Amino acid sequence: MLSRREQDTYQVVRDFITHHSHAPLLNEIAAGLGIQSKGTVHRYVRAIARAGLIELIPGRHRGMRLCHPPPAESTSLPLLGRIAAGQPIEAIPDQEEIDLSEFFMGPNRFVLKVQGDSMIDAGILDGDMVIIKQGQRADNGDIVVALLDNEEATLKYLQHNRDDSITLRPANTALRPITYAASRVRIQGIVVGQMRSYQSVSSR
Amino acid sequence: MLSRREQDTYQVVRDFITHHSHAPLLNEIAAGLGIQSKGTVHRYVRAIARAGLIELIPGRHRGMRLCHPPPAESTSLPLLGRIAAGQPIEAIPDQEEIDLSEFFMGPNRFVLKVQGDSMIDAGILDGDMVIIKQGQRADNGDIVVALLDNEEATLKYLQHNRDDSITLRPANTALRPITYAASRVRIQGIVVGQMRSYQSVSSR
DNA sequence: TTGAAAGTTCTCTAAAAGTTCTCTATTATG
DNA sequence: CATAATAGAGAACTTTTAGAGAACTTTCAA
Repeated sequence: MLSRREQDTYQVVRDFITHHSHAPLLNEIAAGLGIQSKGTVHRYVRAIARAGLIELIPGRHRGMRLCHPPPAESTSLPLLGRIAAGQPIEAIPDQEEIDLSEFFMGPNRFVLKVQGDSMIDAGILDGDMVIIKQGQRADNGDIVVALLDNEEATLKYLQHNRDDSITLRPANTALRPITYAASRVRIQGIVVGQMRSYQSVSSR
Repeated sequence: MLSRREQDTYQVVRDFITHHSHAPLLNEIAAGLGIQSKGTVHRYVRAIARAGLIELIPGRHRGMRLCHPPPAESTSLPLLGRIAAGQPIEAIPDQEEIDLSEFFMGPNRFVLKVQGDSMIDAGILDGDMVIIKQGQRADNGDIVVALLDNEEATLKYLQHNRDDSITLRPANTALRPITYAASRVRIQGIVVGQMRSYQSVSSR
């Protein structure tokens, strides 16, 4: 556990290395911390080394290396802006970040891999992953996982009709909506997210 | 068994750690509890430690650790199976898990929010997020972020032609592919992922 | 080779934080 | 009503943290 100034020191060292691509002198660290004593800096540096964050090469000038710590599995990416055909990328101020777990995670969720093109016009293609939130409650227009006669599962737009029947509507002009008695349909969950990877296995 | 104020103290400590990612000083706990005496706080803290909820490092400033740290925000969801219209969900054996960060994360990536329907037939709709891997290299058929004349940015299928020109092909039958001299087109990155959230603001 | 600059090891100081007390209320509880 | 448990204040003390700087050794480049 590093003290406040030790953490400051670690930050200064890292900043320095990223900017200069070599390690700082003790005096340079001291300047970065706004203090005078290189003896004090040396004490901090040794504490950081003991914590395993850097490696020291004793005696040498600039004798330290970063021990790349566990690459803290981050889950957010910068949201750079909006892209619309025919316009420059509209930058979003304040360097927004988008967090994948916030985007998709939640209780009682699971993922299904989609096979087939029945929802293609809703932008859900063969091979896509859909994130499902478990639950029976769904509103008209939600995309749901519906179980028919406790046998067939299907991914469709949901529509409750006035006569208590249920229409499952595919998003594919080649397929037709079908209406069922409510008793035959069990909603297993609603689609809360969708994702697709374009990374081919070959190209890493 | 903790008394009321001891439980309060535990809560204050946990809140502090989640917000600051380091432990509080006794005085900071006291402020959180609305009391003055750090001696009293110390008594509470020791009681919490005796109950096994925190670990104390005697003497040290901020010398305490949670024994049951909050389960680090997981980023994986169970992949239950494949869903194809008209068939039962095909269960995947071995309870596979899909990790969002593995799916999307990587170096030099960023996110853009798509505006417009130019890639609608590729399942990329207005409002979707696309994950871009920065880089000039792209193969035919990749979806790329292309900068035209250093001005317009656009999301299109890429096609290198034999005569060294470049065709950018939208995925929308209402739009036509356009061919440019290679010098006018700069590839800024290729689409490696796409995601969409169906969670309306209202229904959480 | 040599000397300035850099690293290392100390000791010292002061402020801040942790630790241990005692004292005083207040509130349950048998 | 006596007693114990809870809650808080605060004094006194110890230890850690933060920094300065001297003295010494080593590195490194001219």
